[in-house]
Amino acid sequence: MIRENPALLRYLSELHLANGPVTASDFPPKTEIIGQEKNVKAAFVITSGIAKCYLHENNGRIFVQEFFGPGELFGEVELIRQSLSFSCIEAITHLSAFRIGQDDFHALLHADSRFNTLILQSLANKVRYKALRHAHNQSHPAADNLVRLQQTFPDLFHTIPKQDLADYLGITLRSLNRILRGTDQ
Amino acid sequence: MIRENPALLRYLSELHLANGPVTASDFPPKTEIIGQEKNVKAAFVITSGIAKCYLHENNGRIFVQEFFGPGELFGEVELIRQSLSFSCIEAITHLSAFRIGQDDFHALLHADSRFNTLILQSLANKVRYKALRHAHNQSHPAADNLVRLQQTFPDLFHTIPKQDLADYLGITLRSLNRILRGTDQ
DNA sequence: AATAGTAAAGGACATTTGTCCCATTGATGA
DNA sequence: TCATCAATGGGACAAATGTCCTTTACTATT
Repeated sequence: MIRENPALLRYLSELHLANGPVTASDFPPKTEIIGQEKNVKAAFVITSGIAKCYLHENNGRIFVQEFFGPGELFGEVELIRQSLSFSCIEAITHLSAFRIGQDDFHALLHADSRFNTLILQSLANKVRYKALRHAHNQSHPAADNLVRLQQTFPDLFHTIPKQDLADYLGITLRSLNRILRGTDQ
Repeated sequence: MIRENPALLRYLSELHLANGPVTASDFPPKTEIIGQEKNVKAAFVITSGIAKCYLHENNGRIFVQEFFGPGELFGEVELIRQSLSFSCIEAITHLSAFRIGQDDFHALLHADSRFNTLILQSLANKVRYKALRHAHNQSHPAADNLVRLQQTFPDLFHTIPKQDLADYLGITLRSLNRILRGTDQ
């Protein structure tokens, strides 16, 4: 599913208009915005476009955690943990995002209680959603998972490459094609 | 892996000793401490014992998210989201835990900046760990996942029932037995 | 036009995992 | 002691998925 967070996007827009510590940035398709095992210097909130969040596994496989849409936040986990990134973020379409530098992010967390609450809620939502998605993915055949994904995003096949979809479902491209052939999409 | 959080456990112990809004509670094995789709009235931090956190899927399957050990926090996602529980928590061994009521939890979040930081870190850790685990689980054969689990908890088979291990790995009990037979454990 | 690169589709076969069943063991209560 | 139930172990076959390889189509570049 494309993850979104309208409440956070609204608040960041307010901060930006009020000359808060928020800058607008742009990325062309396929830009790697955060690389795996790298230092993270800022958090981002998407204003438009779609990105993928994925992990390289040690056996060469790639697993897509989520597709991120407007309002989705990334980089915050690394800033809070003060650790290297554990995943890659890459633009799929053209991407616009608000950027909050490391120090500003921590300052907001401590000084701005509304921001603090929005981040807590964003993290809690991520924990919950990851739990539901992992459980569903492991407990159902890939065909069911694909149907579920497509219900939340009908325009799937025109926006997201097949290889990315397969990596999201945790199957090979060959298996994805087999499923699509069976259900004749 | 058994999830733990020593820093949080330490701080909760301090709060408890200082007569903070923290009470000690005990549960015998197999107690369902939080049920799926129920109201959650408090958060808990385990002081001793092991619990499982799992989800019922609509097709009857069960998926174990994690095994929780000392210091691990649960119930906080529901309190922050102000929503019904999405998972079950059940004691495997005898379990002792600190309990923080809903109102006290929110009061601490706002008034106690150290508590706030510990919760942020706990959530960030959960997001990260779920990402790594999901990616590993989907990208490797079940046998590898089992080996990995056993490395972090050698006493696995004497503490956790096989059915729970299978539900954690996302495979059937039959498949787990097949793997164990192959590697002759 | 020729070439290279990338996404996509699918055949053939191997491997992994699930399903259905039944047997064994150990604990517990009648 | 006997009956019962839960946990465990595994045979036989079906279904799902991976691996390897080939083909086609489209795009971009020279």
